[in-house]
Formats: sequence, structure tokens, C-alpha cells
Amino acid sequence: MEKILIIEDELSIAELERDYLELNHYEADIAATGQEGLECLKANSYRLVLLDLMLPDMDGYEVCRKIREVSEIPIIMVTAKNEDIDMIRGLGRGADDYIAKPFNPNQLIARVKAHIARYDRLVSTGQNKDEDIRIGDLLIQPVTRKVFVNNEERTLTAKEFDLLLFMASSPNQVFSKEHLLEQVWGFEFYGDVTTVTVHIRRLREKIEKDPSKPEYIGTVWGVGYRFKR
Amino acid sequence: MEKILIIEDELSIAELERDYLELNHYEADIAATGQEGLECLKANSYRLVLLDLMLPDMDGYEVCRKIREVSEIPIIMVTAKNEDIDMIRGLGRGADDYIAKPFNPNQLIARVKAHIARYDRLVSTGQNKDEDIRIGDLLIQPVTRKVFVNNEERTLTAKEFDLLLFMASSPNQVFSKEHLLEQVWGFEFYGDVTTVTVHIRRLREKIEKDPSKPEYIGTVWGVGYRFKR
DNA sequence: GAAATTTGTAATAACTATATAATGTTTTGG
DNA sequence: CCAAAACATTATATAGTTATTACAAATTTC
Repeated sequence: MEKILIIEDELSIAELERDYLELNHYEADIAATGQEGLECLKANSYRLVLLDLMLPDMDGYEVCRKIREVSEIPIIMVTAKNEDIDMIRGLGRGADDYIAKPFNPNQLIARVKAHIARYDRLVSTGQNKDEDIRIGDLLIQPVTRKVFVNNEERTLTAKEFDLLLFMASSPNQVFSKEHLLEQVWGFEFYGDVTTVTVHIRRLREKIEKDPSKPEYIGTVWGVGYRFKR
Repeated sequence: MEKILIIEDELSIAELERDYLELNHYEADIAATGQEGLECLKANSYRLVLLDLMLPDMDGYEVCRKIREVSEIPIIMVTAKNEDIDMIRGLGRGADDYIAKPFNPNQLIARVKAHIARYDRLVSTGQNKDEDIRIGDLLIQPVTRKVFVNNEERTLTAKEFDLLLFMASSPNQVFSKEHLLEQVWGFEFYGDVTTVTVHIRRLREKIEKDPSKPEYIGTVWGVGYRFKR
């Protein structure tokens, strides 16, 4: 079972978090202080840390930094709403995401899942994530960020390239627009999903022979898009 | 898995280094003497060497020299005092980098990663560190630190040259400003990324025919810069 | 230790990518 | 075959990035 570590001094909040996690088939340990949290980390193997910003013994940043000295485990900071300026500081210091109290339980679970998945991808693909991808007449070079169709370069913008690379890294897998927004645009981005539609359109314009009959980027009606191999 | 060789007589430090490396998905062997280290190198295939300056049988320089007789593998020297570093740097004995005890684990890992990546780049481009680089009308001489455009010398400052050489060593690869800061300015440097922008500007001024339409140093919008071949 | 050069920073101008909205088209289920 | 939903297409304003300039701080040179 996947274990999550909750570092939070207010027991009521910690238990609330644990309840939601357990409802979603995670197991959760609670540590009331930063020190206790660090000890739990040493003694156990967790998939993710939920870290309160305000702790009795040391602040969340400090804990975050100490965790990062030994591990790349995903860290989600939990903060009170009015502290959002400082949240950015937290992200700069090694946290992967932040969520404001009071939080939406679904969002919490969604983020936990997403970060665990991201981490796994990072680790598992760590070796060949820079390797060229060749599919049909299409060549994608992650290192140079260049894309060729029939050995002819097509210049993509940053987002276009990121989107293409993400999809082409898992060919034939269907991604919902929401999923693509989350993975390519990032968790902070709360825009409209039509953004994805438009980007898919522009991508097709650049890499497909006939954008209205795409051979690389397929539409899966009612579900999302897939990169066909 | 990537293997690292630790040559260090103090077991507690060696084990600390190994722990950090293993947390970051490296495998590490420990050798307590220079002689033992050299034997490990013969018997195994490593990606990098962490080399203590003070060893019981021979000093780090000696070991370094002996390694260099047979291999161009990245070597990071680990030294006791900060002051020693400046002295060592001046000597230029073939180590690729230096780090002082007590070291920051993140920095250690960051440097290990960076040097392995750099080594791979050099190998894949089939280029020796000191070999001249010729691209179009541009000639870069690492040994003399001179740069010519159409056989006409352009005098660059130290940073300008380092930046140009770094980028030109991996043509077409896209580097973010953060990456350039880290690699060219060093890990200790915590300045603003606009510094990179300005240096790029100055470089273009000196080597491009029309700096506003650069043919060597290209801008990759939203990502960084690339040296075009 | 003064002068000259290099380097870093800050301010603002110029530019590009991209999000969004509006409108048109295709698909699907009843 | 119709209506509703999902997607495609297009145009545009804006947010975000980079270029440029000027200046201050640091470093090197003499």
C-alpha cells in the first residue's frame, strides 16, 4: 500500500487529511513536529509528504530543505490562505506544489495522485528521457528541442514542443484535456481546457500533412487525444 | 545503474557520501586507499570518481594523475578546508571540480549529475575538451582562449569566453538561463538570471555580424538559448 | 591605490507566444 | 434525422519573455 507522511501539528486537520487519503486507499502516518517528521522519513518509505507550513519547532521551509538534502520525494505544502506570497518561496525551496487550507478534498487527492505519478515517470524514464523519439516520418529531439518531419525541420513553440513530447513519450495512450493541462501546463495553471484544443490544432498544423486528417495526433471522441504510433 | 567510485580513508565520510548517492539512484563503491581505488577502477566501470585529497598511501594529486594516465572519467576532489580550494584550482592537476568538506549534499549530487552529463556530451560529440571548435566562420581555441571570426580575432572577456565555449561544446542543444548560470557561473552563484541575458547580448555584439539577427547564438523562446551549428 | 576593465543589476522598450472568446463544424445518441 | 455535445478553427488582447540601454559594483591592471 502507498504510504503518505503528514507533517501537521493541528491534529484535527491531520486526521481530516488522513481520512480522505484512506478513503482513497492510501495509508497515512501523522507527525506533529518537523523533527518527528524527519525521523518518520528515516524509518519508513513514503511516496509523498504533506507538509504544513507552520510547525511548532521549525517552519515548513526548514523541514522542506532538510528533506531535500536526502530525498527527491514529492512534497506538497499545506498553507493557510493568506500566506500565499510565501508559498512561492516554498516552491522555490524544493516543494513540488502547495495547497491552501481549507482545501477541497478532491483536489488534494488529485494532486497527491498526480505527483506520485509524475515522480514515478521521472524515476522510471530517468534514463532515456533525453533520447530521440522516432515515429513514422517524425523525429523528436528532446535535447535540441527540434522536430523533423521527413528530415525537414518544423519550428515549434515551447508549449507546442512540450505537449508533443509529453504525448509522444507515451504513444497510443489517451490523455484527457484536463490531464494534459495538469501535466504539461502544471498544477498552478487554472485555465480553460480549450487551451489544449487550440494547441493541438496548432501542433497538427505544423506536423501533419493534412491537419484535418491527422495521422499522428488522433482525437478520441468524448475522451481526449492520443499520439498514434 | 550508474556507478560512482569513492576514494576516501575516513569511513564515516565515505559512507555519508554513499548514502546520499544511493538516495539519488547511484551505486557507490568505497576504496580506503589510493592503491585500492586504482584497482577498483581497473576492475569496474564507473561514471565518476569522488577523490579525497588526503589519503594514507599517496596524496590525491598523485591518484588523480594516475587515473588520468588511463581515463578521462570525471573526477571531483573533496578537500577538508575551503581555503585549500583556491590553491588547488591554480594547480590544474586534471580534476574536473572541487568540493569542500563539510559539503552540502544537494550540491554534491548536483555536481555529480552535471559532470556525468558533461562527460557524456563530450564523448557523444567526439570532442576533446581542448580541441579547437570550428563552426562556420567562427573559430574557438580553448587552449589559448582566443576567438576568431573570419580569421579576425575578437577579444572576449573571461565570462564571455566561458559562456561561448560551454554552449559551442554542445551545438544545437538548448540551455535554460538557469542551467547556464549553474554551469558557467557555478553552483555558488545565486544571482539573477538576467545576468545571462546581458552576457548573451554582449557575446552577440562581439561575434555576430548583425547582433539583432544572430546566426550563432539563437534564442529559443520560453526556454533559453542555443548555439547553432 | 588609482584607473581601467569586467561583471552584475535594474529599468524599460520591443516582441512573441499563448490564453481566451467567438463562431463554425463534426460526431453521437435517441 | 435532429438536437445537443464535443471538437475545430479563427482572430485578438494580453501576459510573459527577451533585448537593449545605462549605470553601479567588483575586479583586475598598472
